Amino acid sequence: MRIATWNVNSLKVRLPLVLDWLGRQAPDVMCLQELKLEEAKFPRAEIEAAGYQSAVFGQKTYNGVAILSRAPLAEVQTGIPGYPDAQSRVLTATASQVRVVCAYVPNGQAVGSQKYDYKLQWFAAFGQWLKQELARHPRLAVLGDYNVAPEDRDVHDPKTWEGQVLCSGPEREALRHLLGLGFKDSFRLFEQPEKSYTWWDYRMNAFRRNLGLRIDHILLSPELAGRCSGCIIDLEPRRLERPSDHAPVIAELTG
DNA sequence: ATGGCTATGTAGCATAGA
Repeated sequence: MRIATWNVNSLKVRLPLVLDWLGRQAPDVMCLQELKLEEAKFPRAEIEAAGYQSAVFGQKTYNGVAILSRAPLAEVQTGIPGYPDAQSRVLTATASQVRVVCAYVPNGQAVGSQKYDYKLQWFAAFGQWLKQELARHPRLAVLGDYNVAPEDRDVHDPKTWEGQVLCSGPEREALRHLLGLGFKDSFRLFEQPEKSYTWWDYRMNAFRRNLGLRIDHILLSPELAGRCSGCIIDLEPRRLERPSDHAPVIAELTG
């Protein structure tokens, strides 16, 4: 079973790239973030023609997440239960006996800002809920844009980014808390190239110079981590015309 | 030198992303 995540930064603009990518990589489950469209404008017919069912939690202009799956999707749930949130950031569904969470963690804008406070509060609610989900679903995968670079090796220039949003201590602590619940960062289960990133600023030729951050992750419950045979970042779509600023991440599960 | 680029909403620029 191949599961993947990709922040597409507008599904309307990126649909051709997404369809092309689905055709070439053929994931069983694909989590998308930053759709930037309402459910009524979701391109369901095109996605279906590519062989995928979809669950959608949309929003006009900002946020919006979706789960695509070759197998039927069951028990679809939107948001974090018990945490009212006007922003569409979390979507959960079961596909082939695996509970899949698609998450778009708040960006946080700047350390100390209101949006940063929202990010940390959001993370706390997310962690509380995931602890319960983990108890209910031994086969649990949490994929998405976490907007946190876990360690300095996930940052092209740790000195410049030290203490900045996406790299600050409290954000890293919030992500580490999820790992403390038992989740594994699937990417780090394997030997990886140095300077592996999933996001590069559109400006300053950042991608060509590989000035990036690794902020998109696939976290796996202990049982799924034991079944994980590989995890890679696919740089190819970032090289294309009109790319998303994020690259997709893919994990392979056996059994 | 605090910009740079992209997308959205909306008709000029403002907001947001990371």
